[in-house]
Amino acid sequence: MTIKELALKAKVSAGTVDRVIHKRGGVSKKTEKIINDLITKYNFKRNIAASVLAKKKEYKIVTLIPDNDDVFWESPALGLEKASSNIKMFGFEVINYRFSQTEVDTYVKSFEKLLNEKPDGIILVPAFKEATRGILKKIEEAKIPYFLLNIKLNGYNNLSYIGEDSYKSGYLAGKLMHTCLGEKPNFLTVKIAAEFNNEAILNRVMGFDGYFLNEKIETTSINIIIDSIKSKKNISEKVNTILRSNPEIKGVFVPSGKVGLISSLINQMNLKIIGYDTTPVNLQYLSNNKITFLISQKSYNQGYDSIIHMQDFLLKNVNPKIEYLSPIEIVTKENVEFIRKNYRN
Amino acid sequence: MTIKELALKAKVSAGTVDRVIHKRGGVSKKTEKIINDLITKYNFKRNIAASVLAKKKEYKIVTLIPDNDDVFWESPALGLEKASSNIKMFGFEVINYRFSQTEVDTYVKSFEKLLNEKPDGIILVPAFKEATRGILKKIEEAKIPYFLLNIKLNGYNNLSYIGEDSYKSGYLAGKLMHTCLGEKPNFLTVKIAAEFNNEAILNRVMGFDGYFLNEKIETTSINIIIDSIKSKKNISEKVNTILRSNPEIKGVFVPSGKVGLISSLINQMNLKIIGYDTTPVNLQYLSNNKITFLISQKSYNQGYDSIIHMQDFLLKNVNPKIEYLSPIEIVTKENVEFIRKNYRN
DNA sequence: TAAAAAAACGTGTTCGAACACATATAATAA
DNA sequence: TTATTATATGTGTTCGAACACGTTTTTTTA
Repeated sequence: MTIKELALKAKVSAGTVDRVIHKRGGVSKKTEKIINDLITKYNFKRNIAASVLAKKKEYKIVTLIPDNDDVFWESPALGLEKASSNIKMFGFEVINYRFSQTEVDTYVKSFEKLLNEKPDGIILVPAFKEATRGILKKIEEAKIPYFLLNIKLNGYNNLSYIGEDSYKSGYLAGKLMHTCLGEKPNFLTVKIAAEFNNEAILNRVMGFDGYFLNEKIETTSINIIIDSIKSKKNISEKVNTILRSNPEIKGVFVPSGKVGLISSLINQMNLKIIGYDTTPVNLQYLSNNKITFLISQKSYNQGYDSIIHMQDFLLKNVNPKIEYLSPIEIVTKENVEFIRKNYRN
Repeated sequence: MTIKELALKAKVSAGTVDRVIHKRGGVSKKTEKIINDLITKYNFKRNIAASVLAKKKEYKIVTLIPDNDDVFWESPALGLEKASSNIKMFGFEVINYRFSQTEVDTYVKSFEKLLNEKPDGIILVPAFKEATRGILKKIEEAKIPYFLLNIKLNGYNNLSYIGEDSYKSGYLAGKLMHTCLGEKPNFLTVKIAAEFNNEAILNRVMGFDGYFLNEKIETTSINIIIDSIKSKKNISEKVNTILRSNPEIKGVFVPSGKVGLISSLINQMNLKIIGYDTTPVNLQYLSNNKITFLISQKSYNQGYDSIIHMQDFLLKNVNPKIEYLSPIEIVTKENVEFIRKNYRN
C-alpha cells in the first residue's frame, strides 16, 4: 500500500494524503477522517526508504559524555559509534563531544560548542549538577529534544532517561553475596569518598543493604571509606588491616567500578569480591579469580539505544519511554568473553 | 558522494559506475580500476534508502524452527518476528515455518513447502539428523544460502551457525554451583533420557563436569536419569528418595530447560538448583526462590540476529561469520525482569 | 577493407514519499 | 452579486540507485 494507492481509494490526490499523514493541516475534517480510516483499515505504513530519500533534511544528533579517563565510558562510546554508523543511511550525523569528569570547564565549554552545531537532538550525561542546570535551561529554551544518559535528574523536561536501576543492581549484588557466603554472611563494604556525590553508587549501596533487610538475612558487616584512591599504600593498609583482624569476613562489596583497583590491593585469597563494570582492569582481576562477580549495566547498549531512540523520535515521531533501565548482567570469568563480544558486533 | 558525482570524477556515466559496483561486467579493466580506486578514495557507500527503493526485488527469507510445544522456542520465534518487522521496509518478507520436535514428518513436509516459496535465504534448526541430510542436500543443490540455528552440524556448507557454546555454558553452570556450595561441593545431576540425542545438552554436562576437573575441585556427585517426563510421580519419587538418603547433597544441576518441572517436584528446601532457559515455568520457580540460577543463551537474540545477518548478506553482500555464539546470561530472581524486557523492546 | 559481432559505455524511466507551487472550491466582505 | 480571502485539493519535481534499453567504440571475421 502506497500513498498513491491510498489516495485513489480515498478519491483524493497524493498530496492530501500526505498532508494528513504529516498533520500539515489544510484538509477538511471529512476527508481527513476518510483518509485516517483507510490508514487504519489497511494498516498503512509509509515506505521509510522513500521517505528518507525524499526528505532532504539531514538530522544532527550530538552527544556529550565523559572522556575515556574513566574507562567505563569506552563502552557507551562504542555503542554510540555503532548506532551512529547504522543510522547514517537515514541522513543522520552524530557528533560526539567528551568532557573530563574532573574539570567542569571542559563540560561547559564542550556544551557551548555543541550548541553551535544547531543539533536536532542532544544526548548528554549530566555530570556536574550546578553546571547542568544552566545547560539544560539553554537546551530547553532552544527547544531541542534531549535525553539524559546514565545519571538521572528530576525536575527537567528531558524526553527520556537511559541508564541503570542502581537500587536493583545493588540488590542483585546482595543476592549474589548471600548466595556465595551462605547463611549469616560476613562481609566488608568498601566505599570511596570521592563517589559520595554519585547518586547511582549510593543507590547501589542502599539496594545491597536492602536485600538483606528485605529477605531478613542476618549479617555481620563492616563499612570502610577510602579517602583518596591516589594513595595505594593507604588503601592497602586500611583494607588489609581490617581483613586481618576480622578473619571471619568472607566477602567484599565494592559498589563502583573501582573494584579492580581495590581487589588488586587485597592480599587475602579466597574472598568473594563483588563489584561493578567490565573495565579492563576489572576484567583482569575477574580472570585472576580475584573478583568473583562483576555486575554490568550493559553500558554499550545504553549508548546504542539512546541513539536509536533519538532517531525513532526524530524520524518516525515515536515518543520514547520516560525511562529505559538497562539490563543488569552478571559477569563471571566463565561468561565474560560473551559479554565482551557485544562490544564489537 | 553519490554515484553521479563519482561518475563525474571518473569521467564516465552513472551506468558504468553502477556496473562496477554490482560487478555486472561489461566494463574495461582500465575504467574499472579508476572507479574502484575512487570508491576507495572517497569511501563511497551507496545510499541504502535509494537502493532499496530502486530495487524492486522482494527478498524472501524463510525460517524453519520447532513449534512452541517446547516453550523454549517462543523466544527465538519472537526474535525472528521482531527482526522481520524491522527489515520489512527493505523489501524483505520473512515466512515462518514450524515443526514438531517429535514428528519427523512435520519437519520434512514443512521443508518441502518452504522450498516451494523459492526463498532467497533459509534459516533452519536441523533437528533430525537423518532427515536433515536430505534437506540440506536439496538446499545446496538449489544454491540457496542458509544458516543453521541452535544446532551445530559439521560437514555442510551453511553460511553461518548461530547458537550457544554449550560446553561453555555448562562450564559456567559448574562455576556457579561451586560458588554456591563452597568447597567440596556435593550435588545431584538430573538428566532426561529423551534428551540424550541432544548434543547441546550433552555438551553442557561435559562442560559442567569439565569445570570441576579443570579447576581441580574435589566433588561428590550423583547422576540420575529420568526415563520419561510424563510420569511426575516417578520423577518425584526417584529424585526425592535420593535427596532424602543423601542429605549432604546441597545442589541440583539440570542441564536442560526442564529444570522448572524437576524443581517443582523436589520437596526439599534450601537446595541450590541450577538449570537452563527462561521459560515461563522456569521463571516461576526462579521467583519462588526454588531455582537459584538459570542460564540463558539469549535465544531471542539468536532469532533476531540470524535474520539481520541474512539481510546483510542478501542486501549488502556482507558475508557473515562462520559462527555466532550468543552470550551466556546468568539469570536470578533479582535481574530477571531486565532479561524479560528484552523480549519486547 | 567492409561487414558483423562483441565489448564498452550512455540514457531514461522507475521506485514512493516530501514538499513547493498551482489551482479549485467554499466562505466572507463589499 | 461580485470581489476578496480562506480553505481545500491537485500537480510536478526531487531525492539516489537500479536496470532495461539504446548508442558508440573496438575487435573479429569474411
